[in-house]
Amino acid sequence: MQGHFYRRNRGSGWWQGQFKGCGYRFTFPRRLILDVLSSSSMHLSAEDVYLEVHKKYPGVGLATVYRTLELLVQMGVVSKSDFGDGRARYEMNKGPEGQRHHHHLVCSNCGLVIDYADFIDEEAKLLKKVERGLSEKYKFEINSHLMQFYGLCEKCKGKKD
Amino acid sequence: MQGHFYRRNRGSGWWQGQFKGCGYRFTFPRRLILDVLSSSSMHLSAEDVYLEVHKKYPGVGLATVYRTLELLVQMGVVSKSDFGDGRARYEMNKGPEGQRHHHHLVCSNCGLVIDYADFIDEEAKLLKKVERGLSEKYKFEINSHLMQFYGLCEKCKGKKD
DNA sequence: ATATCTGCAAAGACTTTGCATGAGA
DNA sequence: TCTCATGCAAAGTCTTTGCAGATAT
Repeated sequence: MQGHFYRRNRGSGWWQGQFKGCGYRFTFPRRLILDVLSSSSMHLSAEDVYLEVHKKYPGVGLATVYRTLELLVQMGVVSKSDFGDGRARYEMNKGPEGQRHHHHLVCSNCGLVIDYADFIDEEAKLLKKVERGLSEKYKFEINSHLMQFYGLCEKCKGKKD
Repeated sequence: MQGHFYRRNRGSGWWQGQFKGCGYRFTFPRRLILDVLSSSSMHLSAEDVYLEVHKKYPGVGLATVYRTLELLVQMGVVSKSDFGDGRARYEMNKGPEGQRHHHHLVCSNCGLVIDYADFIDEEAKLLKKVERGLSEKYKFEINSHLMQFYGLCEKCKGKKD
């Protein structure tokens, strides 16, 4: 690195285990990125994460954020979605506290995204059933899913169009 | 246009009606693009569509393809999805023959995408139910949805990883 | 007739990559 | 110590936009 000195990373615990388990190192920038993702309930773009991390520690570069996010997606820790605005969104999928999966409601007009988990229980049953059927028929091993509804939010519904 | 002369478009029928109904014109490039989308059962990227259209009629530009696809998405005729390879995919959603909606099964390893419609009936019931609940609770007017399962296809499942 | 569309090329936006150097175990 | 990870900046990709001139109705 060119002139950046991180304080030694002696973080430990759950995350370090996750990384080590996957054969990766739990570095300081990675820890910062996880902190940002953990403490936000929003759907962050790579740049959002970068700006946030940058606020706390300006030494971290955007490329590292992209690389780390990709890594986390592969590890299944973070899920990546696309709400149609041309940039990927990332959000924590699981953490020390367990899963926090939810689905999305996207306004096609203003881009508002609402997370909901209220109907997950009802959906879960069917999803599991469908997953079983699909796995069998297509010999697929299903690990995750993405479910989004598109439409108009309360505000946009008003203003016709 | 700079030096391109299309043959006059006297196409008519269902599509023309769809366009006129939305206040748009049914032009020759648009017809070509629809032809390509209709005759392919694949998930085409904008460039795929462009290349195909270009084969039949080199005068059509890529920008027009993008503009038309976006228009079709807005009209609800085409659906746009993202399988994680950084480019948008388009596929016909409805046509003169009616709806042909389906969901996706995406291999996270090799990128294979399988369409399935087998379980749609079962899913439809729950989706409708969830839609009603969501509409009510969040005052959303739901128009469409996207549902994708991610995992490993038969081939990739074999080679561990 | 005229508001809408189009091709071309250039600009924009997001993401990835190469390389020398620093850090984790 | 010996890989793996990072910052910076440059390059890559996909997509959008401006504009003069063609087109649908």
